[in-house]
Amino acid sequence: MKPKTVNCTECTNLNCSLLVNCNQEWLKYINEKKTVLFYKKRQRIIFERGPVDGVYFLLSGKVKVYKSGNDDRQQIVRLCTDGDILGHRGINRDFYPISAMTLEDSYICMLPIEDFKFALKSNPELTYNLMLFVSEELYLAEELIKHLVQLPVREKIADALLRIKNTFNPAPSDPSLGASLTRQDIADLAGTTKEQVSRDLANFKEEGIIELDGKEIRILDLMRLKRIINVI
Amino acid sequence: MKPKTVNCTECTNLNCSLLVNCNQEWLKYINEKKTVLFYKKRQRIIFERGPVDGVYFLLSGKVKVYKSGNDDRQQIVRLCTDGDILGHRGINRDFYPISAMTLEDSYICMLPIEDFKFALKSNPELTYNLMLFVSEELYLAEELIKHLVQLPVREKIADALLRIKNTFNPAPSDPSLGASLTRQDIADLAGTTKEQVSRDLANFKEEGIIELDGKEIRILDLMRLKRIINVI
DNA sequence: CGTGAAGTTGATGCTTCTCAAGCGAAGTGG
DNA sequence: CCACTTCGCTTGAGAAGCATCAACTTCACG
Repeated sequence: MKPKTVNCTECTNLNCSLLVNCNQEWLKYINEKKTVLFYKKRQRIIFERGPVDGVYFLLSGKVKVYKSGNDDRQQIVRLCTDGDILGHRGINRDFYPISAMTLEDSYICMLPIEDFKFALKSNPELTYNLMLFVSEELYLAEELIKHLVQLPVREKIADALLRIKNTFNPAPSDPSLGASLTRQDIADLAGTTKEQVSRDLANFKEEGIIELDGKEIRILDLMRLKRIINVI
Repeated sequence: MKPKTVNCTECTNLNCSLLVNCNQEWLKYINEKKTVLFYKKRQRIIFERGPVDGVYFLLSGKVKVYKSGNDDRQQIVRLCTDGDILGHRGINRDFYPISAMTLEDSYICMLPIEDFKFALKSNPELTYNLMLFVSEELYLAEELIKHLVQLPVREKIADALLRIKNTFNPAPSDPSLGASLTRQDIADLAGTTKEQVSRDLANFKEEGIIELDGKEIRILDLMRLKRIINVI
């Protein structure tokens, strides 16, 4: 809950999407314009159809980015962790096309959209890298489309687990997912229902692929999990 | 089948993604580097997992961009028409993540990837606009995700029809879709099977929403079609 | 310790896929 | 020019996968 101040020029977040492409002069500029905000667990950061105010950089924490559909179903389109950029989809839009919510207590740097645009205009290198980043996001989105449409539920849930693991705790040797999501969150990632998630997790456990320990899901056999979704 | 030469500086394709952002000097450069290619109907332009050779600009014609999944199912992620850019996803990749195929005879300008990268590096305005364009594609991809996961098949097919119409013949007063796709193509857009497409098109016809005339689908009641998918 | 949220499990039924058969149009070769 | 093949489309019947609903249990937290 404590407020925090961070100086961009000394920020330890080495994979911050902005820092990588900025020299000291630009970091100073960013530093003056940005604000560090605290969000507690499960707090909304970005509101779909809300006015675009800024671009957010995740200093520390975990965030889900999702779209709301009919009958309060949500589709999670991205998971974010330290250093990730959020809300850049709002550029050139009046309203955000997505929502974002923290999965745990997080510190987030907010840069007003106009300052971000100015930085892009004056810093071609930054623009180029943002373009590459968005291209990569597009690639991932299209992979997701393929999976969500073509895979059976069991495989989509396996895929969801792997995406969680990959984002929050990529180390293959550590069985922990790195974050605790609700069954509904996993369902919203996989495009199914919380009941199906419950059932298939029980199956995975039965097969010795995962371990269920209270809220914690641990991956015991990563290879087997990957083999389940063996897409082409 | 006849070869064609076009001078970029005199190209009439006003919505060409490149022309819009280039001055005469750059157009001359592009013109020297590009090649105009002819592709007949249903010919592959880009091969998924094939090496990235260039960026393509659709001079005239119609193209589907798709991903291949298991058991030869395809998911169409985009439809392209005159002036659209293709293969830009290959930037910074060794292999194309998607395939592209013409839906009818097409003339396509090909620019080697290195020349395109050079143009981007030297022309920040172009990069900025490409970034915006890819952002828009990302937005559409995420909308698609939501639709494909949450909508029933009938609505996904209605959505597919609207996307076809919107790309190839946006004029609301003209009932023609502007392109003739196979039932399988429509299924690959909607994320379902050709049999379901057949059934639901028959229903739409029954309800007086569309008209089936041989291979041609005509939209009689655009409003009603739109109301079917009334997503939030 | 009580209350509400999250998770589990079972029964049921619907949506949608799959398989199969029949049809018509279009293209091919004798 | 006509038989023949092929391909795309349609329609039906059957099966299966998955969502929904409901009841119950467990967990988290004040």
